[in-house]
This record gives sequence, structure tokens and C-alpha cells, in this order.
Amino acid sequence: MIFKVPRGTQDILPSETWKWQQVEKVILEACDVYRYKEIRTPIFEQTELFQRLVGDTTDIVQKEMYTFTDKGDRSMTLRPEGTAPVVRSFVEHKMFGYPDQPVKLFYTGPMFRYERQQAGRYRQFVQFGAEAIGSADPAIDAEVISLALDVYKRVGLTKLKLVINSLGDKECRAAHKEALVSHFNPHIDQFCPDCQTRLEKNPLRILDCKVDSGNPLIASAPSLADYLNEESASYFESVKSFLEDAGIDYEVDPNLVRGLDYYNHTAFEIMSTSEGFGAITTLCGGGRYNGLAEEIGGPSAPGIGFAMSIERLLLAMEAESKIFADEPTLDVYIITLGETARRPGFKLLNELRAAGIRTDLDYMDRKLKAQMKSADRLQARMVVIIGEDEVTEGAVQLKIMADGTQEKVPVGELVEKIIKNTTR
RNA sequence: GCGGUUGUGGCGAAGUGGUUAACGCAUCGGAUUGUGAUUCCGACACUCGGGGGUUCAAUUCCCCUCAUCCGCCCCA
Repeated sequence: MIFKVPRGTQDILPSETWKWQQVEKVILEACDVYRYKEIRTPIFEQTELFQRLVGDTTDIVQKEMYTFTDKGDRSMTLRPEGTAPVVRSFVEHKMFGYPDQPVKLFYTGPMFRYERQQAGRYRQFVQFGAEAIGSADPAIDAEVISLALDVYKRVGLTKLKLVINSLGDKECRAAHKEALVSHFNPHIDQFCPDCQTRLEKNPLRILDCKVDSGNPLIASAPSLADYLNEESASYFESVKSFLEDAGIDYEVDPNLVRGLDYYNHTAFEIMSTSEGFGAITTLCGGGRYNGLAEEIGGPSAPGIGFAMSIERLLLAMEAESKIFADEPTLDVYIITLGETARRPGFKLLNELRAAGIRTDLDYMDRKLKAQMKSADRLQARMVVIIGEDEVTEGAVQLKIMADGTQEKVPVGELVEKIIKNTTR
């Protein structure tokens, strides 16, 4: 084999695309109910957009971007996430001027991150995400979280855990960061090399480190919760009470830190608690990003959103043994015998299809027995048999596969008869 | 980026330094005339991820490479 899919990418074959279509259907239904409208942005953007919005110190920008230079010598990047492009579009198209605020948007599409492939992690993966931009009402935080959970609920997932935290605003984050640095700095030599670099860049991440999770200094570290100013703390309390009003269970994890710089106030993750799910359990991540629009020259437009991976959603469904209803089967399989029946059969095929009947026929020049076998394998409800006799008589044999009954039907009555059998 | 794992026909899976690379499933053909199951018979890998090397000889040994899976990092 000479060519294979690039590392970290996959072909989604017909046996799988059926599932994807069902998930996409669920997403459309849920977004419709919540009144989120679809937005489609380009698959690549100027590199600087992600550098500015996602943040220079993040793993995404530092080592995971698919960046290339185009023929006009511009640096472009395949989008690693969906929020930055949506915010760019929001500002570019002056959606802040729309009469209905906040602007509620959703998207579904491929994202790209240069990472080593693993179960549930790909270099090209599909995210469904939603963004509500323009409102700083804590109730909309709860709405956005509710939408994400609703999608999972609609596909039948139950083994889920919602974890939330407040990252506070700029002011409290700065104060907390300072406290963290002075807490860890004297003993930083007992931490892993990654954490030693984190001390400078983003000490909050030390709390999240798996290598050093047992270190008592982590447990005794100053908690962000203690540094939340009054405004941030009361915002967080409101979000929690709205979640309660929505009947949503949550767990507060003071160490929850998201990997993107733009988050503030509400941060959340939805994880699978299903057994044997592998190392990666995060299905969905999101949070509030007040001030993001200003970063690229827009007006003040506080926003909140989330993104979930469709691949992981399907993995979670697999883990919980949730499956979609069967794909639609074939209504009619047309079997022709001999050259004289070929054209009448093909003509009939087109007539049935024009009537909206799922119809197919054999293009492999097989014998009757083999064609019957194909019909059986394709789970055709009915088989229409056309041989020389039928052609001269202007009739066909119509067989109901389930009970094996068969009758001769004049061509003129066939469509009606088939429709009757299809819809019963 | 790091560590480990695996890579044989459409799928699953044996195997050995040397004449014809098991087997199962699937597929196709047949078991007398135009009918789906089962059964029976038959067909189906000039080749063992790719490249190079060692050898009289390699799918089996060595090196490189590509890919896979698992874990780390991090995330969706």
C-alpha cells in the first residue's frame, strides 16, 4: 500500500458516517431548541489571530499549530479551536450591533492540532461548539453548560460529570499568581521540570500537574477561591444557583484550569465517568472569555462558550453501549434475468426512485440466486423480479422478503402496491 | 516531543532460516431448468507495512523508515 491517511487523521467510513449524521442531527435539534444559530468560518486563519487570542504561552500555540506560509507570504494556521475564529467573525461583521443580544452561535467542523495520536486524540478532529457573546449574565453561563449537557443527554449518555470552577477576573488572577509563586518558589526544586518552567509562565498549572499531584505543597497551595474578589465570587455563586435552578449537578474543582489563556470567571469541563474509557476522559471544555473581543479591536463583548469533540462523544457512546437505531434499509431490490429484462428493469428502477422508494439493483451481472442473496444481505423489504416472461406480459413478480410471499403485479399497479407495503 | 507495543490475503489469526505461507469469517462460482437459510464441493496472498543489509537462502536475523495501539505531556 503506497498511500495511507496522514498520521492522526482518519477516514470515516459509511458504517461510521451514519452515526455521525445522527449526532449532527441531535446537535441541530438541540441548538434549535436553545436558539443558537450556525456559523461557518474558514478552516484556516491568520496565524496571529490564534497567537493573540489563544495565548502565546499555551501548548496549542507553542507546539500544536499547523502553520504554513501561503503564496502571498502570509502566515496561516489551520484552526486549532473554534472560539477565536468566531470572535473574529463577531467583531468583523459587527455582530455587536445586532438587535438581539447576546449573539448565540454554534459551529461544527474539523480542528487541527499537531499532537501524538492516542485513543480519543487526533490531529484532525471535529468539534461542536457554541458561543454566547454579548452578555455577562451568569444565567447564560448556565444556559451554555445546559446546552452541552443536553446534547449528551439526547444521545443517551448518562455517565457524566460536570466540573466547574471560577478563574476570577484579571485582578484576582494576578494576586493569586503572585501568591502561588511565593508559595512554590522556595521549594520548586522538588517539582518536575515541567512545573519548574510553569512557575514562571503559568503557576496555576502546577496545581493540575499529574506528576506532582501527590506533593503536599499542592494541597497547601493558596487557592484561587480565596483570592476571588467580591464581584467574582458573587458571580460564581450566581452561576451555581442558576445551574441548580436548571437541575444540573456539578462539582466544584478549585484546581480546574483550562489550557487556553482567554478564560476568566466560569470554567468547566464535562467528563465521562464510564469504565474503561482510556486515559482521556474530557468530553467537553468551556468557559467565559470576557475581554476577548477587545483583544482584536472589538468593543467590550463578554462571552461564554464550549467545545466538544464528536469523536469523543462517539467513544463515550461506545463505552456506555449506546447505539443509534438501525440505518434505513432498502425498500426494493430489482432483479433482472437476462438481457431482455435489463432495460425494463433499469427503467423501473428510475420510476420507483422518482416515487421516493429506496431502490437498487444488481450491477454485477449475477445469477438469480446470487441476486436474491444480495437482496437478503441488503435487507430489502421487497424484491421485484423481471424475466423474459414478465417483460412480454407487462408485469413483474413482487416478493415480500419477510414472509416469502410472491405475486404477479402489472407494472401499472406496482408503485402503488410497493408504497402500500413500504409504509405499513 | 518522550517511553513501550504491534504491523502476514477484505477482516480475524497461525507459522518457520530453505521445495506448494495453516485455519476461521467474508466474498465469488457450483451442487441440472428463474428465487433468500443450512450443508457439501471448488476458487481466492508470484507474497508476509516499506527500504537496505547479513546469508548459498529470509516472511522469519540486523539496521533504517513508515504506520498502529497504549502511556506521558496536554487537551477536545
